[in-house]
Amino acid sequence: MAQKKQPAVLCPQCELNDVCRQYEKDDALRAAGESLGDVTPQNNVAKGVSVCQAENRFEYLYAVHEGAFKSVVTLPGGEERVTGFHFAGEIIGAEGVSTGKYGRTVVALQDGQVCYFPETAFSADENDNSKIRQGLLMAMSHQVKNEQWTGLMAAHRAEQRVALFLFMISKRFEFHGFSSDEFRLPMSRDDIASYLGLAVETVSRSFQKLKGAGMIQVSGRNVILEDRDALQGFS
Amino acid sequence: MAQKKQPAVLCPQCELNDVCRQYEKDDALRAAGESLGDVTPQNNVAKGVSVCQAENRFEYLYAVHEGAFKSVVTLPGGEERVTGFHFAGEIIGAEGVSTGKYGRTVVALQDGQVCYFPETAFSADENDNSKIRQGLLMAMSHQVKNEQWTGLMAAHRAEQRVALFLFMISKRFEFHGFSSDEFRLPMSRDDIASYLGLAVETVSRSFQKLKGAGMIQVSGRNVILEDRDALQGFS
DNA sequence: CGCCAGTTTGACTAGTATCAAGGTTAGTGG
DNA sequence: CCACTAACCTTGATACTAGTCAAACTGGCG
Repeated sequence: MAQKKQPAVLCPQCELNDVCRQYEKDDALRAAGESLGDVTPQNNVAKGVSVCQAENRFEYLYAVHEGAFKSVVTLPGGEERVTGFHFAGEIIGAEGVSTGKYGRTVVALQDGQVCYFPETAFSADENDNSKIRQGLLMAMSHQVKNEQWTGLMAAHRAEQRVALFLFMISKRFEFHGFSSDEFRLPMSRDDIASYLGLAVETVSRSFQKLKGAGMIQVSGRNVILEDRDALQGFS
Repeated sequence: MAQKKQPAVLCPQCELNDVCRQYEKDDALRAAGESLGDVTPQNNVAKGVSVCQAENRFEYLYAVHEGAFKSVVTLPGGEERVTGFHFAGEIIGAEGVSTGKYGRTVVALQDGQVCYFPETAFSADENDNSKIRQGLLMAMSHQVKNEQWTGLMAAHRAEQRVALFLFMISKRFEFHGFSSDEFRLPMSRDDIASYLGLAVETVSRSFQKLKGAGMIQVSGRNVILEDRDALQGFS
């Protein structure tokens, strides 16, 4: 797997860090052989492998420690569509908290690591998990905000959607402390097309147009944003 | 205001009911003159009035007790777009929990009532609010699920978007115990068009086509779903 | 070096926005 | 209660955007 990875979130930056006993463990508690109980070991996930499957019983909420993931739903007609991406520091499976089952299948776009929180850690009859819930609330609120972008896609033209997409990616990378104006996209043009509700060809053409307009540089999956604010203003 | 209202959620059905002291108050505590402390009075909101404004400091999270609301964002270009709808039993302002400010302006589509939860009720340094957080987690997880529909809109044709929209509305009404196959839409065609990213004319034509196909009956804002599953399968 | 998945480019067609006008409904005031 | 007005909704004709089909190209990997 020679593909370059997305960088990992440092645990201190993770919204869930004070919930995550992995973090404590690494620091001080490792020697004590403390029972990890119900929280957050880290797990490797190889490229193409799924973290959770739509319709399966909700057992764990996940947080991305390293790598990038896509959520996929299968429409009634059998067609698959990408509904979102999850980067380091973000959560996976949020919809399961209320429904009791996963609503989307989440697949690794590259080798990565996830931390996980068993459903029992925030079930109704627990008392001593105030901190966990606080962290989850924050992360979930963030997801609500991220998904808000997605909803706006329908209202834009192809070129604008791609611009908005790049802007969103950039903002999220920036939030988690990664480079915001020069990065390698972890997903294929097909994934982007599916996510934006466009044909692959249209995505490709849009990239070229933005390039021609001097807003970005593109070479395959490598992207440099020449003028991020122009991208936004354009949308 | 002669317009017929959307029905109200009964408090026992509300996801936030065990968080809501209003409910207790109505039941047993009213006589005791119990301090309501930091939670959930109900407030009337007249048609066209906003509950919260984008960019303002996040002070309260709201729950819809009665009525229907729309969220609106103003794009960089100055254009306004509808990003979502909120019905009885659903929450308003979720994105503020993490960002500290509202991300959208939320406006009443008709006279209604909201319950509200001050920011302090679930801030990090409180201990005794486990139940509140539990209720909020549930409600927020629901919102994540609802917004997932929105993201799928971009991937569909006009007619399919409208079908999916009606299906989504129906599902949400059903979840909160209202009639799921016959209802009056609280929002205008303009709102629907903005939300779906279509021209008003296209929305109108789509309604007529679905009608012609025998999937629905429409008369202005009154809708009867003849075959809800067909609507979904169609999408 | 050559294969293969992923990406780009081109030509043509289908679907949707736009422009324009007519019709309907809800809310207002007499 | 009815007439009036403004907002809302529907319908029609045309222009343009994006989807589809087809094919060539590129880069990573055996």
